[in-house]
This record gives sequence, structure tokens and C-alpha cells, in this order.
Amino acid sequence: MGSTAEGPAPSGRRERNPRGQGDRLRADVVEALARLVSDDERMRPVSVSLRELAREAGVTAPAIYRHFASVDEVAWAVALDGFARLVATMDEAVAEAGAGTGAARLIALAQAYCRFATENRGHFRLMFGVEPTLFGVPREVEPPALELVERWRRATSALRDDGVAVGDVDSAAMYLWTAVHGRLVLSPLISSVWELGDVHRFVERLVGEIVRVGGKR
Amino acid sequence: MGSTAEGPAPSGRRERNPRGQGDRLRADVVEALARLVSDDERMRPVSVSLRELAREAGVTAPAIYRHFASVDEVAWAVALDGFARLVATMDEAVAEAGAGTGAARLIALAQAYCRFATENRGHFRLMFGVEPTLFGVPREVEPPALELVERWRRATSALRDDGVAVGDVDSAAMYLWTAVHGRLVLSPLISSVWELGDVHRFVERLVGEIVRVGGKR
DNA sequence: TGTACATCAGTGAACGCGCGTTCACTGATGTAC
DNA sequence: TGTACATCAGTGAACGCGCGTTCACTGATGTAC
Repeated sequence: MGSTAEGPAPSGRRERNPRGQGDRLRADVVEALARLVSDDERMRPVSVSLRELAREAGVTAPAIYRHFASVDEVAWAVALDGFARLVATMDEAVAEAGAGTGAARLIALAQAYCRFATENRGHFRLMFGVEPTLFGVPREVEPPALELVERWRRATSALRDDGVAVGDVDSAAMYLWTAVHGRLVLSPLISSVWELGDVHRFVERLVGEIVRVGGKR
Repeated sequence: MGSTAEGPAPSGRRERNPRGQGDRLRADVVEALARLVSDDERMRPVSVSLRELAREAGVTAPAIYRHFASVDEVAWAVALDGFARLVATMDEAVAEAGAGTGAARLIALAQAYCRFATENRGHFRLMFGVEPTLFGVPREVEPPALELVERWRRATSALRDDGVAVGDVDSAAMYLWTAVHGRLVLSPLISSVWELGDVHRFVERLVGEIVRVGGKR
């Protein structure tokens, strides 16, 4: 799906793709939707029209049909792209922190998760919409989510490298993920109330508590 | 705002309201939107048209304008109603568990939160939309959210009644709320993966961990 | 090397539809005298 | 008690608009002979 820089990309007139590479429009359309959905200016709801999407991609509306049956399909592609990129980001973060302790790697993983969420709000919203549907079409969200589950689980069980007795790995991983995710989702509602510092400090505290509960072996 | 039973209400023809009570349509419209947004059959996205809303309320479109300037306003009313009802539900649950320990009351509070979320998915989605906007209109979400914050805080600090040394109340309350909320939001994605039992067991475990970390005084 | 043809990546016009919004109206109910 | 009037709670028709979708088309580029 390619890396989708969600920055302020130009949305002017496109130049036509060369012969063998019509699929490039597909990627362009996915990027266009990601841009629209994460546009802070307009703060639009998740609903986007096919014509608007075409405009953003610099193309006429019927051209979309060559690659997607509907806007729903594009939204699904954006979500899948988001999962792939989030997993890649988390893997990179863990690899970079490879030299440190297991706790350091877990913190790096969680912080990568938070960074992705704040830097790719459009993707994040599409991926984790409260409903198991995107634009009204039910999707099989679990398979991509499984990749995430695996990362949290691995990083949590790696705490054992420090000699921490992590009891139930699944339970601890779940606990960490849900707390981080909930904090990300709730933060706009309560940012001014609960002055717990930024998300990264929150993550460090959570991991610290898990380690403390587990205790040293 | 009245109690909005989100059940399968009839949406046929309305009979006109008597003279002094035109405001009853206002409540009817709010209920109609809550019904539409939480309609599992159609699983519609958050976007609803004013005409569709009018149909659901059994009224013609212009009649909406007497009470609301736009669908956004109705959505906001639904969200506010949801906050009020959630707070009321939590208060009731705590009152009912009043005889038990502080931990029991905290568990009752959290479980009431979960019950509301699963039984009022439409309200819940509107209240906690990832974006701090409803239908594109930015709203002052923090004031109603403050009521919730206060409840979590009070119930958490009440753990002291059991002799539990709750360190930083805000921190513990935040931790519990975000974990519960995140679990609710993520559950459709991972329900089959993480077999941690139902939400209520999850809540009990979370509270148990807080108590364990705090320890007895 | 030239030429006919096929394919590809879209365009532009057109359709019928539901939308938000306005406006003048209707008819039931209350109120003043 | 009767009657004129005001108000209230909506209706119904109409507007212009953007939408999703279809269709025939265009013109550039590759391929066969």
C-alpha cells in the first residue's frame, strides 16, 4: 500500500499515469482519503463523498471506479494501510531499543503506538472506529488487529529478560494496550482536567506498575 | 432531556402535540436520532440526514427547524443526554452497592459504565467520538466529561474505606477508566483473540490490581 | 522502418435522486372582550 | 355565552445543488506483422 505521508499534500490536477502503471492512481486515491479524513481544518466526520475524494485525488469521479467499487472500499484500503504502517512503526521502535531492557523496549513500543495515533489521526480513526464497520460495510477487522495483538504480547513477555515475573502475559499486555488506547481516545475530553503530563509519561508509569506488580524473580 | 429508551420504538406517523407542549417534539427528535445511530441492522455511520431524522421522528423535515438549527444540534443534544444518563446510572450503581466495601462500589461503578456502553451504543459513540467534534461542529465536551471524571475519582478514593493505601487517586482513577474504556472500544476487534472473559471479569481484575498495588495500610 | 490495431488510463456529459432550506399555508386551540 | 383574533405546531410545495452511477468517447502508448 506504500507509505502514505499524511502531510499537507497538494491536491491539484494530476498528470496521467504512463501506460503500465495505472495502479498508481489506486495509491493516490488511498492517500487522498487519508488526507481528507485527517484534515484538522475541516474536522470532517468519517463520511466522505466519492466526488469529493476524486477532487482531492485530482481526478474525475468515474476514474475511481476503475480501482474501487465505492468509497467504502477506499476506506478499507486506508485502514489496512494504517495497520501495516502501525505494525512497522512499532517493530522499528522495538528494534531501535533492542539494546535496552525489556521494559525499555515495551515503553518504546507503546510510545510508537501513541506517536502513530497522534500523527495519523485519520488512519487511526478509520482503523479503530467504534463500530466494526467502515462507512456502513462490515469488515473483517480481526486479522490485521491480530498483528497488533502479537506485538503487545511479545513485548510484554520480553519483560522476563529483565527478570520480571510477568504473571499472565496476555492479561498484562491487554491491560497495557487498553489503558494506552483508552487514554488516547479520551484525551481530548479530559486533557485539561487530568494533568498527568503527556502520553509518554503515562506510558512509563503504566509499564512501571506492571513491573512492580510482577516483581523481580 | 428525559430518559431515552433506545429500544425498537415505532417510527410511524406522529400525532400532533397539544397546544402548550410543542417542546415534546424536541425530545422525540432526540430519541429518533439515538435510535438511528444505534441501529445495529443498518450499522450506519454517524452521518444522518435531516430528512431521514424527520422520517424517523414521524414528522416533515421543516418541523425540525422549529427546535434545532441542524442535525448537528440534535447530535449534540443526544450526546448531552447520554452524559446525563451515564452519570445517573453510575450514581445509582454506587448507591446500590453502598453497603459493600469501597472496592465493591468501584466495581459497581465500572460495571455500570460498561453496561451503559453496550446497551446504548449510539449514545456512547456520539459522546466519545474520537474527534472533539460532532458532525463537523466543535463542541465543548469537557464540561459534561468533568462529571464523569468526578465519579471515577470519588469511587477510587473510596477504596480508602477498606484501608487500601491508594497512592495517587487521580492516577489510579485515570488508569482504571482508560483501561475500561479502551477495552470497550477495542473489544470488537479482538474479542476472539484475547479470551479474558467478559468485561465484568476484566473490571474485577483491574480493581483487584489497584488494590494489590495500593496494599493495606 | 512503417502501419494497423489493441489496450490502457482516464474524461465529459448525462441521468435521476435525495438533500438542506425557504416559504406561504392550515387548522386546531387558547384568549380578550 | 358568543365571537373575533392571536398563537401554536406543524404541513406541502418548491428551489437549486451535489451526489452516485452509466455510457460513449479520447488520445496516448504499446504490439504484431
